[in-house]
Amino acid sequence: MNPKPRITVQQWTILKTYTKMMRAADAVTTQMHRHLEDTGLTLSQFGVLEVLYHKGPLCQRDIGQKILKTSGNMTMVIDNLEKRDLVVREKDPADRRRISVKLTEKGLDMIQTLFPKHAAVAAETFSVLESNELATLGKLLKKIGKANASPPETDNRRTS
Amino acid sequence: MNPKPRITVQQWTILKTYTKMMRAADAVTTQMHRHLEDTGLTLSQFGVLEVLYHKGPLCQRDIGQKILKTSGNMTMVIDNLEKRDLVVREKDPADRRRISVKLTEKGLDMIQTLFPKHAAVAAETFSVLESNELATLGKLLKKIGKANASPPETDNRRTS
DNA sequence: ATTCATTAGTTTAATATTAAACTAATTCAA
DNA sequence: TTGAATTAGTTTAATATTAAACTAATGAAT
Repeated sequence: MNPKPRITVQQWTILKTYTKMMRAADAVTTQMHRHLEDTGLTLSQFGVLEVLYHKGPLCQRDIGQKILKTSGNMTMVIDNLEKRDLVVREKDPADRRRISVKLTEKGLDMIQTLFPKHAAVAAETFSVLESNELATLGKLLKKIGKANASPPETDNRRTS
Repeated sequence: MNPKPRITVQQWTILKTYTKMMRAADAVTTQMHRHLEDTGLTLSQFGVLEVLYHKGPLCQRDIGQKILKTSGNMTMVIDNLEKRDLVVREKDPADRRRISVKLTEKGLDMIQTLFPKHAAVAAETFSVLESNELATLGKLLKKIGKANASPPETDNRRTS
């Protein structure tokens, strides 16, 4: 069955594009996760290790913003990483609301081993694209992502 | 901090593109889900209604393939839709392993109301792109998605 | 016909995810 | 200072999600 009444051809095209985006994201995510299977890390857990590796110690809020997860979720993901001794939490003495999370030696070892593999898998995943196509895709994804990014600080002031 | 040793510039570019894809998918998904909030439907639930609306009755396996979810998950999502009388399950007499799922009148009403809204929201979400950009994005997403699609039938034969 | 593999769906157990309510620390304004 | 608002993180409750084990029906090869 094809275009239904009530929506325009343009809207229909956009819905198809949306579907393509979801399928591409799903397929790519599956590929990228595959090499993590024998490590017992979830993608979220890997994402935390990766961001700490590249950015150094961060508080949970900042990590959550990077890997696109809620604060409640961060508590659990970091709990699980801490159980495996891959990260440690340290109270930030300058602001005691904050908890700085950093890689342990074990965590650093692990991400150092895993990251080059991850990069290689990513390269394979995108290898179907020519380098100019890759650049174009990146540009368009950034444009659409930026246009729809949730505002960094929601305005929580009361209206009354 | 920027490119780490051990990976190539090309790999780094690809990892950045991967990140852009995840951020775009996340931002777009959030936008697209917003108009569903007051319906109490999850995106998965909406996806089921949408595919049944466009394709007619389908068995759970086929629905799961469309909305990219596992069979176990389909059981729960369709359970929840059935509780709200939006779909019904009917045993397929021709193949009694299969369960055909179809929209109830209530479900049809709902998706007919929601779908044009959904299409309008999608159009807004992508409105930052010119129509040629949209076409290019669609083409590239399809290419990368197709190259990494999980094979329709995994070979499950024993190796012994 | 019998057996073996496959397929559709369910169940189970573990984890992830979110929204919302909550605690504690900080900031800011008067 | 005091107190209101904000911020970081946790907890709770509900649901989603997955992988894996399972049940039942079908198909296919002898």
